[in-house]
Amino acid sequence: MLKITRKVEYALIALRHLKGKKHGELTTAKEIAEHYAIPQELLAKALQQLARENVIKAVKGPSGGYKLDSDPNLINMTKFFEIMEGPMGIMDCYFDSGCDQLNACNIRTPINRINDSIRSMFDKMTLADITY
Amino acid sequence: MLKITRKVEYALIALRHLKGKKHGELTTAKEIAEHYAIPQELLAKALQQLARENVIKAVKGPSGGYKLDSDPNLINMTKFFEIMEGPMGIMDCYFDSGCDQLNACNIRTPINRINDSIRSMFDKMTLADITY
DNA sequence: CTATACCCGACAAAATTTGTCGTAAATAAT
DNA sequence: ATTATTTACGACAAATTTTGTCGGGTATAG
Repeated sequence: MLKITRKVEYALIALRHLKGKKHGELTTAKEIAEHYAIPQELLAKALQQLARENVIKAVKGPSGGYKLDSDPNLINMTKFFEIMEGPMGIMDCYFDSGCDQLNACNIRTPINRINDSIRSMFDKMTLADITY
Repeated sequence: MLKITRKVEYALIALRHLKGKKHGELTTAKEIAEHYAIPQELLAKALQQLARENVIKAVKGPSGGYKLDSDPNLINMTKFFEIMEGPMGIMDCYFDSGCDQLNACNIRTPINRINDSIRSMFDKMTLADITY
């Protein structure tokens, strides 16, 4: 219930770690995984997703690694969560239309209001706030 | 990710339904389940939890059923969610102490800030707002 | 060339959620 | 009293989602 997943958790840990490095310095997935004792492969996937969306920059080869690519002030949490996990809503009907409620659903409107509240809260919160 | 469960969904549907009834009128779990085409047994469990916590009142026997017991204005969403699912936090470490991060976790503080934001948002929102 | 590091899809294991079943207890009506 | 109806509740099974692993690939520094 209203939990974030490990992948998101690992992504946050990694971003926070990268933010502590000198500007431009590269850090490997291995280093982060070992430092925080988290599964390297799973962390790697989180990092790959972030790299695909240009939140971080990946450099291949020996002495390669990751570094921040975007200004964390410019990425809000809604965007971050959606990069990591796709559309964010407390119920799928916020996005899907495939709801087979024959009798009209009596909670769609209130559900949408909760969703909007959560989204607007995360819209105002940036990665910089979270990884200060 | 940040999803509510079916049980919570069913509870909301039921509460919204009960709110539409005349003051004191009883409604059976069966009636609600059939009306919205949801599994009766699962709905029943949600209703039982709400009854245990005196959000609704259960009356046994033929011509029994459920009715509202508390003023929905007095029950905020944090309480409601916690009745239905236990402690609410986007990560377990908000409550558990059993986190085996040897190296100090670098995101506990920001995670707690997100939690507090979500909680304070739900503290201000009542069941009445949701089932208007 | 080789070792290192990112990339990525497919799969397996584990955990959680969702749904079902059997049984019990209360009570209204006959 | 008996029966029918309704809530109460634990145990279990099925389905889904999350979490973790594996086996390959590509790029590149030395």
